[in-house]
Amino acid sequence: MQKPVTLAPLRVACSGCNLRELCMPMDLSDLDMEQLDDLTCIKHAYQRGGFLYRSGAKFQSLYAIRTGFFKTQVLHEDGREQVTGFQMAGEIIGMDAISSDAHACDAIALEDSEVCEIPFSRMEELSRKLPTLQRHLHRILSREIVRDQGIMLLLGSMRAEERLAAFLLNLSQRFAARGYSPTSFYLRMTRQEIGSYLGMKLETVSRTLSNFQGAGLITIRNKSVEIHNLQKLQRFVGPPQECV
Amino acid sequence: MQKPVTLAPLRVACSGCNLRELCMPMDLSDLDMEQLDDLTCIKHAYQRGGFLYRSGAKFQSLYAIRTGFFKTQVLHEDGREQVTGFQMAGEIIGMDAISSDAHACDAIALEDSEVCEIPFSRMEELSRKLPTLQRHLHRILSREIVRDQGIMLLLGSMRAEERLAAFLLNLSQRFAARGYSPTSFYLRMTRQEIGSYLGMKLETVSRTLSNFQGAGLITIRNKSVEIHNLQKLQRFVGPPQECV
DNA sequence: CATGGGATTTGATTTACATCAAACGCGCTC
DNA sequence: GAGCGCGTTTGATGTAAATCAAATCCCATG
Repeated sequence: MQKPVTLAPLRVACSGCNLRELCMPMDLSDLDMEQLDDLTCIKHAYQRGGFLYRSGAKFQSLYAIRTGFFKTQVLHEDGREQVTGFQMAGEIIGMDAISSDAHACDAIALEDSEVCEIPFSRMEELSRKLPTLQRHLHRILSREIVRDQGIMLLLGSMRAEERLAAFLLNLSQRFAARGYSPTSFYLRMTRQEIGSYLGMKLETVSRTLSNFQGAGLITIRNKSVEIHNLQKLQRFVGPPQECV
Repeated sequence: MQKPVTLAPLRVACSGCNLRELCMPMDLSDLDMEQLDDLTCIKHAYQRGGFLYRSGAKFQSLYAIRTGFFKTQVLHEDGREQVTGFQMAGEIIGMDAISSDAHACDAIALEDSEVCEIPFSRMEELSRKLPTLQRHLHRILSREIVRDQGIMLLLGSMRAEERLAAFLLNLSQRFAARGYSPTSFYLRMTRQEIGSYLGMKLETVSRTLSNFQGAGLITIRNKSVEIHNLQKLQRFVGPPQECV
C-alpha cells in the first residue's frame, strides 16, 4: 500500500537545477552567489499516493516539481471532489494557499515524485531584492489564474468530446515542452480522475476515448495514449462540426 | 447607445479612499506620506457597456473598482464566450494580464462605474519597499486562484439548481460585506450572462429561478431578487436532497 | 403615447450525458 | 497459477438540461 512518507530530504540549489527553464526562468546575471544560497531549497521525495500537502494545512512553502506527476483536488463537505489540475515536472504548486495561510486543496502524487520545497517567506524576502525574481513570481501566480480561466471555459461551454480532446492536446503540449513525445505518452491518472477534472463521469471518459479510437484519431490501451493526428484532434475542439 | 468613453480622469490617493478595507487592507502605519503619494492612482469613470480593457490589450495597470459593477469574459475563437466573473466595488481586476503582459479577457461595465487605475510597475516597485504591500498583493493574486477553483468545483460537479443557489448566496455575501442587504438586491447582469458564468443556458436560469420562487425561497421580479430564506437556499447547495 | 427590439418566461420536444448493470482485463497477493 | 479487487469497457435505460418555439414583458426612443 501507499506510504505517504517523505524520503531523503536534501538541500539543493536552483542554480544547478536543469528545470530552471521551466520553473524559474530568470536571468542568472541578476543573482550573485550569496543570493542564490538564499533560494536554495529542500528536496523531498514522495511515493505514489502520498500527499504533498492537505487542504487546511498551514502554508509554509511553494513546491516545484522536479520529477513525477501530481494531482490537486478540492473537496466539498458533501464528499464530492473536484480535481483542479494535473501537475508535472517544472511546475509550481501550492499558490492557492498564500491567500489564507492555509492550503485550499490536496496535492497527491500520481507516481513516485520529487519536489523542491521553496519556503515562501524567504521567496518574498528575496524577491524584494531581486526585481526579476519578483516579476517572475507575479507571472507564475497570474499564469495560474489564466490557466483556471481556461478550465472555466472548458467546463462551462464545451461538450464532453471537446473537453477530452482539449485535455489530450494540453497534455501533448506539456510533454512536448519537456522534450517528450507529443503524440505518445502515459496517462498517470485514472478515468475517474480525468472525469472529475473535466466535469464528466468515468464511463463517459471511457466511451469518448473509445470513440476517438474508433475514428482513428488515437490508439488507447490502458493508460498509454498514441495520438495519430494532432490536427484532427484539434478540430474537435470547436463548435459541433463543420466537417471540412 | 453605450459609449465606452472614459470620463473625468482624476488623481486620488488610497489613503483617503473609503474602500481601503476591501481592496488594500494594509496597516497604514507602514506607509509614510511619501510612499502614499507613490501609490496614488488615477480614477476613471465608465458608462454601462463600456470596456475597462479588452482581451489582447497591453497590460499596464490593475484596476480597483470604486463604484459599479463589471463582468469579465473570455472569448473562444469560435465565438463562444464564457463569463469568468462579476466584480463589484472594492475588488481588484486585471490580474490575469500579468503573466503575458496582455489582457486575457474583456472587462465590461454592467452599470456606470468608477475605477482606480493602479500602474503595476509602480505597484511592484513600491511592494519591494513595503513588505505589507507585497504580502497583500500576493494574497490578492492567490485569492483569485482560490475563487477560480471554487468555480471549477461549481461547474464540474454541481447541478443547475445548486449552481444558481450558490451564485445567489455568493452575491448575497458580497453585498452584505459592503453594507448592503444580503437578502434584497438587484442583479446587474442578464439571464444570459448568469447562464454563461454558471455553464447553463438562459432558459435554464430563468426556469430554475422560477422554481426557487415557486418553492417560496425567493421572490424575483425582473432583475430584483429577494431571498426569503438564506438557510433553505444554502441547503440547495449539496447532494440531491436529503429533505430534513 | 405608440412602437419596436431585446430580455424574459413558459411550453414541447430532443439529446447528451448520467445512471445502473454486467462483463472483462490486469496486476496483486497468497 | 488461482483467486481477488480495482479499474475499465460496453450496453440498456433514465433524466437533466438543451433546443426549438412562441408569447409576454419591459425599456428606450421617436
